[in-house]
Amino acid sequence: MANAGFAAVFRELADYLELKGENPFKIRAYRRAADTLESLSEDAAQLAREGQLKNIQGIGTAIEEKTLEIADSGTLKALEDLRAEYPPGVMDMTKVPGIGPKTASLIFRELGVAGIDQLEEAARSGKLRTLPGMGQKSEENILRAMEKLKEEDMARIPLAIADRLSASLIDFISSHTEVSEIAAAGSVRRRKETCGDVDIVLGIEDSSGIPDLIRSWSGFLGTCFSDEDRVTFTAEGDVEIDVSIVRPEEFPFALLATTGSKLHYAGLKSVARKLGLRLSGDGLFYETGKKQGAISEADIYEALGMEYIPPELREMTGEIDAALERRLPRLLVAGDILGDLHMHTNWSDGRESPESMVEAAKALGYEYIAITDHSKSLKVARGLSETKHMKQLEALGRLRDRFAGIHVLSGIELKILKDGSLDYPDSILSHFDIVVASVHSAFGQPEGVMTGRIVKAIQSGSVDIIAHPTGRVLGRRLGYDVNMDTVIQEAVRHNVALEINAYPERLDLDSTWARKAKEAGACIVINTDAHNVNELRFMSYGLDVARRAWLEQPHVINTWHLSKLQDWLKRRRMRA
DNA sequence: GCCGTTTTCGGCCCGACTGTTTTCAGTCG
Repeated sequence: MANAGFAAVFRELADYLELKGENPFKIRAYRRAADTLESLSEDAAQLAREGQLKNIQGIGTAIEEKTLEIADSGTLKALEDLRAEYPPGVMDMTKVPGIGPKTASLIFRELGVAGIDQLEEAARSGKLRTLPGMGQKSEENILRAMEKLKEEDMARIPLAIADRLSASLIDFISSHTEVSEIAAAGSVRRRKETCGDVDIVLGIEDSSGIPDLIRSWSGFLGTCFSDEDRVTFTAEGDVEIDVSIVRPEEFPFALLATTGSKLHYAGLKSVARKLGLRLSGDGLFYETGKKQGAISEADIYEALGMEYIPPELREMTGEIDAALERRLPRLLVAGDILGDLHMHTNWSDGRESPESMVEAAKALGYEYIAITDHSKSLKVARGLSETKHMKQLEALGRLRDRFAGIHVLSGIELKILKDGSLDYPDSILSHFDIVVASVHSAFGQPEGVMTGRIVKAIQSGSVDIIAHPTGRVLGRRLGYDVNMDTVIQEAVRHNVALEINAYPERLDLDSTWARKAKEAGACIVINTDAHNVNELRFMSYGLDVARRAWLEQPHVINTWHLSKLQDWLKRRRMRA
């Protein structure tokens, strides 16, 4: 089992122990261990066998033994017992904002309610208010929260998870059989922030062994459907995977069709029709029935008289006309990113020292980074006091002298307080090279209040970047109620950059808002919000969003060289 | 469950907010 698999088991165990009301520190220990295992470069099972795993910070004998048990049996007895005790629907109820583990388990114990639908029924029929500690108001809040959940499809899986599954399956298939070509398609390939399922296209001469091969993959749960040109099945985490099997010469056509989006593909078909051609999943045909060959997708776009359209743009939002007129944007690539302006260290809630973060960023080839630990009021993240922050400034100064080839900006992630005022006065903030501000409390404010609060921070003149502007967390929390059009407008007016937060559970701004922000003339920054050195690699997910948003190099301030970035920061300060 | 040690158990990241109570438990960040 891969390290991510062990991590998933310990996370699930922690979730169940929370339902049971176990010691919170034990629960935290499992979650910390899961994080550690996931970012471990060595094989956890091997280390456990050698008795070395427990030497890692945060992992002791108990977790080493459990890791061995998982490696040997594929599961954990303790977890299986808990799964038998609670139906799966109980955990689902904790997705509803306002319902935590205690309430979910109370509702299950007292009312036998185990699932979102039953929960809604219980709330509507006034049963919830009969429970101790719950009244009419709780019932109304729960119903309102469920309405909001329905607006957004919370069942969709974050891209990072879909990515891991599809990469793992592709690796498995291509290392166990002779394939001509294999690739992820669908929303994974379009790099959509969340995916409904995982699509894979496989080009192969002889497909007879494929269904059996897939059944032997470690992530396989059960088959839904299988014949010679398609296998549909569920994989770990209840994710549906759809493998299309085609002959090698059909591969580019099938890949194009399966990548979609549906609307984009329909648009391509209509372009083909105007040229007297017919485009389908197995080829491009002349009216005479004669087939036009293609060895790649690029050939097909060429045959249709247009530029190659990168998968990220295939959403039918103007890309076809732009490609016909050969005016597609030059999308960002990894090499365009010259720095990362939002990350944490062990001074607040990060795991590693500023030195380690700088070293890792240097290894990524960055020209500069900003260390941005939390300000004092964010106690849960061990926010720094003013005094401590001043000490960190001195430490960063010494660090700057020690590292050649990468510039360390002193920054801060500043909490925007409930009323829109800032956690520190300007007399303190003026000491920092860069100020990243964000909302971390009072998420339930009405739209007008929340918008005014963020706008006030933008207008303060002390803030350079608004981080994760909508506050959403994928699969867990919708964004707060905020008028983003107003925020964008004010950000443009005051020359404050809006962040694309690359953390896989955030991806905030999303691509739709990022594109609107760009079109309004806003500056954008792509940051990882990394809490350890591995998370600096999340930048690629931020790039995906930026590409989907049609962003180009001039729009994104961390593609600028240091001198230009510093000029921008200086000009902002002078105006304030 | 892990850690650190002042070697064998106590501390581990805290505080605001809400809705229910009538002094607090649960949720959230």
